[in-house]
Amino acid sequence: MKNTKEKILIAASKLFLAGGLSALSVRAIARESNLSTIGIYKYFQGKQGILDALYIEGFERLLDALDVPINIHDPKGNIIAAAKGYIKTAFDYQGHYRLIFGEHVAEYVPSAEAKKVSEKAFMHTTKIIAGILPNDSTFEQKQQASLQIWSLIHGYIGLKQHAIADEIEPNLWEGLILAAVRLHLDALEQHSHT
Amino acid sequence: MKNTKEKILIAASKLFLAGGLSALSVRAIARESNLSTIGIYKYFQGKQGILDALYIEGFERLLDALDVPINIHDPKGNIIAAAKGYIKTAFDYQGHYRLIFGEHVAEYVPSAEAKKVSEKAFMHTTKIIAGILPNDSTFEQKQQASLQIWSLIHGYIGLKQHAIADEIEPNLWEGLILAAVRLHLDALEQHSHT
DNA sequence: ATTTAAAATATAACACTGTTATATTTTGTC
DNA sequence: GACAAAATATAACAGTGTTATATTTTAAAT
Repeated sequence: MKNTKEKILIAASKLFLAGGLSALSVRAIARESNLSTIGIYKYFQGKQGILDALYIEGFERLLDALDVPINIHDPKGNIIAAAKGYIKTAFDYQGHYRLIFGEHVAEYVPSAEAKKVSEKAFMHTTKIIAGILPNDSTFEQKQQASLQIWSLIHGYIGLKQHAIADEIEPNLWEGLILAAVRLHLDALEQHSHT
Repeated sequence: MKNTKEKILIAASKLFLAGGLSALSVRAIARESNLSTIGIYKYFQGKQGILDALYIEGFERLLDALDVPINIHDPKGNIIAAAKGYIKTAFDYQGHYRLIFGEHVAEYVPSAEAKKVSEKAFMHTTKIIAGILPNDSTFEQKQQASLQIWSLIHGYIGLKQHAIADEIEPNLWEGLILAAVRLHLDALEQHSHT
């Protein structure tokens, strides 16, 4: 027995997965859920709330992907496994990924709750990356290393959706990203032990 | 004596620089240029054409930034100089950068002409990066190296606009990006000479 | 069970969007 | 000056997110 809020969110998720943001008008959501648009305002405070729910939904998927089993003898393998999951999720849930990292279409401003999930992801990646750094590394050093790897992956994902991506075979991207990540991890490891 | 097309483009650029995409309705452009909206359709085939012109405008600024003087004795310096220019332009022209690399808001699809400018940039970065690779590197190897550096920078720029960016001082970003780029260049150089 | 009030929901209306249709003005040619 | 073509203004259309108003449903009180 689904209540109205759930019905609306299920309808929104379905539309979003199938057609991205442009499929997500309040009337489309209303039609898909066999309700009128008013519930969107009552339960989600408007369309921003719908986008927020989808943002959080997408980020939680990313977090799940980052939640790899930790093998303390193979820190690099942990990072690579997390990267693989992240990349796969980003590609499988493009709409969500774009919502999270796109430039806030239609003036969507993430809520405090949405930001909290972001911070959680950064903490998590920082922890995983710490595995290749010396034990006495500062939190800031760990954070910077994490940001470097994250930027590298995120940059590739962003460029994959760009016009220049036409010049590279679609099935090659994961391999290319992981190669670049491995190279950078080597460099980070080497650099931090000198 | 500006003709109608120029008037419209000047008005659009002004609005875009000041207020980004949300400031760029066809009626706002009409008001700013003291014309009606019809010229947008006659001269630009609609709003897509306006976005295209701004996309090309932004990309040409990026290209200019990449057009650094080449010192053949300091290939890394060349790359760093180009990276600095790219980063500065991306930060100074955020709206344009978002338009180029954002997920095509309002169903904006770049024209063939816009894509051509993108390819030009990729060729240019590939040429600059070649400076640190062995002379017998294949074009593909050069392209991959270029994509790695571009992804790293692009990723940082993208994450700067994200919620997690709140955790890092705004004026530190350029330094962080350049440090990561240097590290990766070192790694590329070392890796390609083994 | 009935009545009343509160809550939920539907529908209508608003101001905005990009676009096309129609009307009007301007420009160019003879 | 008359006429035609081109340019431009204005009106209208179907869509957007949102709020206002109307209606229905649910819950509480008697």
